Amino acid sequence: MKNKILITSALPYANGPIHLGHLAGCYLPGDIYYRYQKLRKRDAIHICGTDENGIPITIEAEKLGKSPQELVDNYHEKIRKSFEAFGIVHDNFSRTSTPLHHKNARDFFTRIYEKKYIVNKTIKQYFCPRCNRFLADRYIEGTCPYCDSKEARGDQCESCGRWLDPENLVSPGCKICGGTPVLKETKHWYFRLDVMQPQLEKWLLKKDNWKNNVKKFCKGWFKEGLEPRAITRDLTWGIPVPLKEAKGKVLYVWFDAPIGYISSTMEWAQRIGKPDRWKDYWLDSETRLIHFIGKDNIVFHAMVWPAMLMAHGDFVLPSEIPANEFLNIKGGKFSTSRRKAIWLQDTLELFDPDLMRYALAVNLPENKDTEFDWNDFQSKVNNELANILGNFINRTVSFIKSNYSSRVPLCKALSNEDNKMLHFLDETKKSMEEKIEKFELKKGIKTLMDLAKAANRYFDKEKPWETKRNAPEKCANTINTCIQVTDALASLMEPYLPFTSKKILKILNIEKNEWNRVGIPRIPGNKEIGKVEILFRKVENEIITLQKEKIGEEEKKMADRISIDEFKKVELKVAVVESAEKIENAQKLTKIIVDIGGEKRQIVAGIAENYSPEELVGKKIIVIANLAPAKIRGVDSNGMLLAATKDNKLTLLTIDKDIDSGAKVS
RNA sequence: GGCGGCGUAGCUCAGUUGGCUAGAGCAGCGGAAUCAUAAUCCGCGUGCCAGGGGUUCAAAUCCCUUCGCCGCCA
Repeated sequence: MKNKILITSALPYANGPIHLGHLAGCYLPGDIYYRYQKLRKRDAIHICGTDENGIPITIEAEKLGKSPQELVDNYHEKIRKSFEAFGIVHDNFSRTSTPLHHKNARDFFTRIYEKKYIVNKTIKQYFCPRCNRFLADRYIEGTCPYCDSKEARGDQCESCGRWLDPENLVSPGCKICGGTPVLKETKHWYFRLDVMQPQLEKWLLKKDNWKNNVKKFCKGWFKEGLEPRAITRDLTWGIPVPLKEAKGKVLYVWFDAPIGYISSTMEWAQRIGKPDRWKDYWLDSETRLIHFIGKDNIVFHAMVWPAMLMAHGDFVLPSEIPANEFLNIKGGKFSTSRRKAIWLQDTLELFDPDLMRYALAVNLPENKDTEFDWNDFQSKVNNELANILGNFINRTVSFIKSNYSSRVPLCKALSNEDNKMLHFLDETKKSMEEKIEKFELKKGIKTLMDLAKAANRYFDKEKPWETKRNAPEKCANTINTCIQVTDALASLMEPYLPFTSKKILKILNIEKNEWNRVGIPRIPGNKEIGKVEILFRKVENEIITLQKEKIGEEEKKMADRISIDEFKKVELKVAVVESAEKIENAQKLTKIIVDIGGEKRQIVAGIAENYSPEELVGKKIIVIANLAPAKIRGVDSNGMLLAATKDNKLTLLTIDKDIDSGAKVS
């Protein structure tokens, strides 16, 4: 076993808060693994930070009317805090907007550029003149050339599922502003993945202990043959490409993000006052570099990133990539951008972190996607944590309190049954070690629960409430054994349930044990225990019902909300009414001719019951100038006027101070 | 469209170098017990292992195919 372990968790993207899917995917597994390694006294560090570059950040910021910097500052802080409250321990939690990281990313690029692993190419790409930016394929929308659906994206048609090239779209439009994009030449820099393929393949071949999902995925890529991959973007937000001829270009977010692992480690070293300490990990080929990620990141961590590291040459390569599948929400996927999620910060307001840590840990998507369901959460907390684990500990300490004046009874000689119990405890510890080392974390927590179940069985079988009366020595042995098991449970659960672990130690009135001594009874007879405390309160039905209702509400709000750009599509102008007449045979309709800054328009409006033609002439009103023309009762209408209505009242929108007709309203 | 994955008990999930009557937890039913958070303990499962076909003495597990869901892709 190599000594040094560098653990990373995928850098969370700073365009939204953390949700349960993120936690189950990598942050909780990373934390469990790290806590375990620390308990084993291994030289391990856990490194993370927010990923703050890239196009989606700029778009999300625009939507909210904020600058990208404000957006990432906000989410960086939120994410950091909620991780802390959830008990995710990082040695360093950095961000990819630090000067140190910018420098590292530039240096990394320069190094592999000089080693000729980067080439440039000029391509044609859609550019939106109105937004003044190049559009990624998925931000282009148009009519599908195959099925005529109007909602095809530049990369794929949502309707028929065909993959498209943006150039093939009929009447392409910018998804952000609705403008018409034009094809424009642009130059980009490409990382020669094709050159790296042979050594990458050779390296991956040796990783036969890796998870299947990772290996199979890479195999597929190799089969198709790797191609140079663009690592620059036309964007102002991000890390500028360190080349004179690359003005206005930044590094692709996926290029700089993993370098963030290195930057964050450097930052940690500086923070602890040993600025060279990061080298002990990154520059030592004996270090085990372990990346906890979700399956969406496999291609970058198992192929692009190792290839980058190989090209660079100085750093250690990943030794393990325990990639989880996805945790889905009942009835669909989590989505940060669409705000369909169960947010960590919300659950922290309602529940002790360990409740969620447990519910997620026993249902980690290690082999396949799994589902989170609030009813399931409730039953896991109530039936498993509270009834099995919590109750065993409670019945043990309560027994000591009421029968032995809160002093642990002396154990004289262990019976066969007692020894069996302690032996099972030993087995549990070994088994947990094996499972965690193999990244089978779900099995690890289940093994722990098996110990609690065995302990309950033992308690029932030994009947201390009876032996107390007719065989007091036996009773003392039983309870003494139970308290040793309780103590061991506290230590063994620490990677999974750190908060509860602490609570139990407090009840036992004892310091944390050394992992390698766990299993050896250490609570002395006659020791006074602390105040008895309920470890897990039951989760009530009401609160679960509320949580279930909450899912989807936020999503709906987001869907109904429009962006400023959508509003900008509506062209509102001031118009003056030049003439008006009632339309015959139509009770409500009036035909008016308006002047919009010199342009005459005929508009049909349903205002005849509220305004007479005479009243209307000369009024300055607000009209929608870019509404598609329509025929109403056979009369052409080219625009629409604005009026407020409630019940049967109707009043026209007009202007507060005089302004020329044709003036824009916004 | 190409590549890959998944589909096991009412629910959440284990289970593939092919091999004992296919498992666990929860829910459900019956019982025991009363130290304990009405907690615990014992007993109870005829599931077309998505459908179909094939290889094999033997398939949830390997191969082919259909359907459904998901991920990745200049």
